[in-house]
Amino acid sequence: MLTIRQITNNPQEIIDRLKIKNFDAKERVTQIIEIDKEKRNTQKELDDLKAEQNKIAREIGLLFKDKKIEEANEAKAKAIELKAASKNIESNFIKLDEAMFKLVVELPNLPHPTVPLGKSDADNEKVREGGEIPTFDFTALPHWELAEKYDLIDFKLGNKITGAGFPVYKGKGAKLQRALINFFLSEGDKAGYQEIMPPLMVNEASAYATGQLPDKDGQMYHATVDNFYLIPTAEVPITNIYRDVILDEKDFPVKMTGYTPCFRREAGSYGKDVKGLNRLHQFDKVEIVQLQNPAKSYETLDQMVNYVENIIKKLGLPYRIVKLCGGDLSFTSALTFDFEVYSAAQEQWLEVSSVSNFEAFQANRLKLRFKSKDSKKKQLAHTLNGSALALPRILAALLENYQTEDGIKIPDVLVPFIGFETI
RNA sequence: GGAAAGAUGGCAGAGUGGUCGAAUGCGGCGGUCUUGAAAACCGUUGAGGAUCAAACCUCCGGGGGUUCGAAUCCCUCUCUUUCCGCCA
Repeated sequence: MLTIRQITNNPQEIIDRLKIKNFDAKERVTQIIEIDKEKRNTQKELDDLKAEQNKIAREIGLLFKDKKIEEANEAKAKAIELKAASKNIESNFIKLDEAMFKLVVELPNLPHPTVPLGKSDADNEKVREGGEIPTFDFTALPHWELAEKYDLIDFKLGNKITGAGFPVYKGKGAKLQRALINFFLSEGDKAGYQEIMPPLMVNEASAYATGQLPDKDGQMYHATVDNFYLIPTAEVPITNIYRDVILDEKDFPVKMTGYTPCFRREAGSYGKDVKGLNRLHQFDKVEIVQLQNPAKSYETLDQMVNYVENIIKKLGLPYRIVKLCGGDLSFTSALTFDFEVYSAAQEQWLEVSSVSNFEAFQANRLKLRFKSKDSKKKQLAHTLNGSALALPRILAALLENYQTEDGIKIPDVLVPFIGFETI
């Protein structure tokens, strides 16, 4: 959520920058400025009235002590009058406040100045690529056929137990999942990220604080009896550790990582994108999260991009990194780098990681602040996160790229975690 | 699931209707003393809003109510602890 001050201080800049996200903010910003003015006036009026009431209440106390009952009763009458007046103003104030929140909460984050113009993923800017796309002298199979051939993943069984998008990993398939999780977590550990094992369900306040609500309502599984949401990413519970927290400047950077299953309803998805492991309702992911001083957050974003790149390199997968254009950038993000790996039998690039700087957008809702020695005022921190990495598409690419006619080779770096060399 | 007790500032812990935004202790910060440190002593130390600044307003788990006035009384929700029941 943008701060009101951000908007009122520089309305034209907000409008211009949101255009890059293909968001027309003009009307909304104008309304916000108007309501803000009205709200301030109302608040002043209300505060003054309350001050008077407080004063009278104090006087009444003293009058009673002095046994001046008559005078006290007169004052009481006046206080009742004032109270009625302030009730009206207060209800008006609440209305304004609610209207304001509604307007502000639906404004996306401002894109970073370096975000390229564009409407869709076709306009994303390639940053760099690496690895080599394998060639086969036999007919390469897509991962869903490999999964069946070697009995690694049973999609049909998942359909039976739960429904589409809930695959069952079996035998070496399950072991491969476990090895990948361990590998990712141990990389995080080496890079100084504290490992977190968070709850897989969150309450409404948490879902709001990281911006899933109200924007992505309907995309999360909702346990209505207790009003809990199944997490769509570990970002939600891990970032919420720092909801309503005031850090000290010297605590930065806070680095956390965590493995969790992720649950997404993916309402509206269809077609070839959902084939096999490409899009699931439940999948595993290791997430990295950092909280940083605003002055250093873009430096940190670069570090996180390098970190993810390094993991993909270790797995020997062909990859490319793209900087998302304005139109492809998420609601909450200021700057995002996506990682895609090439899945050699599908002949398709698959998105496996998204590394973003949210600047103060999440922190504002989280009320995550820090105090610094140069300023008395508490400032909002910056939050960043990235997948490092999401498993299913990595698994798809590994199976497809490492296949031979006799089996599937395990990448060297995973062998210590899995205990065998081929499938 | 049933019963009881409780939720107060970074922590501990007073406060049961009237200068209480809140005693006290610990911790933090600044200072005196010291070569330095410790101890001792002095001062300072919650968050948000409004303002050039102040006066001022809001916040004692969340929400609602009673009252001229609520941390204090009532209702409700959430959470914690203990006991019982159930159970990996």
